[in-house]
Amino acid sequence: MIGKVAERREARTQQILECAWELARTEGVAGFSLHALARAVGIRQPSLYEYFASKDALYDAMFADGNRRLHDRLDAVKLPTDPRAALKKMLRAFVDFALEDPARCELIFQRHIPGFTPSADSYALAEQAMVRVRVAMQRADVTATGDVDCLVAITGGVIEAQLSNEPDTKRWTRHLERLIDMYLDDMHRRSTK
Amino acid sequence: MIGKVAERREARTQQILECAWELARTEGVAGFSLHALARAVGIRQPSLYEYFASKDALYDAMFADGNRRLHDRLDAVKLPTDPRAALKKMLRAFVDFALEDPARCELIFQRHIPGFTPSADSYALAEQAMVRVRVAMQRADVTATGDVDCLVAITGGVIEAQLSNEPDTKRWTRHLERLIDMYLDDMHRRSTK
DNA sequence: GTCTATAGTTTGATAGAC
DNA sequence: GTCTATCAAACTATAGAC
Repeated sequence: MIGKVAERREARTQQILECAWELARTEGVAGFSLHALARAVGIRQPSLYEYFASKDALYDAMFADGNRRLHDRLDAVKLPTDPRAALKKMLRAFVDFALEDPARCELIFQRHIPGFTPSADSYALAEQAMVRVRVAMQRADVTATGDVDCLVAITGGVIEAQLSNEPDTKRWTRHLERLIDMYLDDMHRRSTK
Repeated sequence: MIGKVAERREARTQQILECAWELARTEGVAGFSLHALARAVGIRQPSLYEYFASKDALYDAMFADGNRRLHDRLDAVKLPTDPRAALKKMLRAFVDFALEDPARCELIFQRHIPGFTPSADSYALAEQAMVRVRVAMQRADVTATGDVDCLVAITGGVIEAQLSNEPDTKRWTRHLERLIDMYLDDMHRRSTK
């Protein structure tokens, strides 16, 4: 029975995080206030400090939460044996995750919230999440920095264009697999020449 | 002599704009205050209201200023007669302009300042600036929406990756011309097949 | 056109009763 | 653990003297 208290505390913490994400979606990551957050949770603003020591601590928890979700998502991807197909599926999962929640994207990828810098622990989570992508690239013979960088740019470019123009369509994302194929083909063409 | 007053007023306005850009660079576009801006200009904060009716009006002036500069820059590009080379030069100019000032980039491209939306006039300037890019694409036979979109994504991806990782190197931008060539080659390969 | 003074909010954070 | 009450600071914007 000793876990009952900790359990409720954990539930409350999660509830606050969920409300924070929701507010971030509507008011912007840097735009929501702790007063509004407390109101959404159904408690008073000072009570938040029972769970988070500061607004930065809350941002850090959100950053960690987002990256944990990214990790879980990428981890759950069933990869085909063909390395190229596997890479495409991995990057597709990444794009889907990013487009799912622009606010989350802003916090964990673009990350230009006024004074916020993720803690070392949270940052480690972010790097851990990206390991899956790196491995998928390696298996598809994408090892040179320049090639990794280009695929990163292409994937990021598709996400950014989609997000900042027509978040609800597939106008840009539909090109993802073709662009990856195109790059990989070109890469091999160069290596065998 | 009737222009003397207006002249000084214009100079002051420009000075404020320049200081605003400088502050945006150091403190973030959404991060600087009108007090800090006034201090940088060498006047008191309420005096700013002689030149801009509100902070949003200031943002709008910055937005217009940035796009006017983009227009001038793209307009000044001496284009080679070869359409493909011309397109590459145009997109290179665009990337250079974007990387020159991340704060400007944030305001006029990414544009997620809390409550700011550019006025119709300023937005028209933004569209006008992009006409040069569109024309260069058309001349290089990039007319299909999907192809335009892909080049936009690639260019934007290069900029974004460079900006959010190593703003001072050429790690990503050095691939720009090759990526464009790769896409155009693939485009033609598809059309003749 | 610039100033002083200040209104009027909003914000993140703390003190202390219960 | 939640509350009321409040602080201290920052901000945008306005009023009115000069």
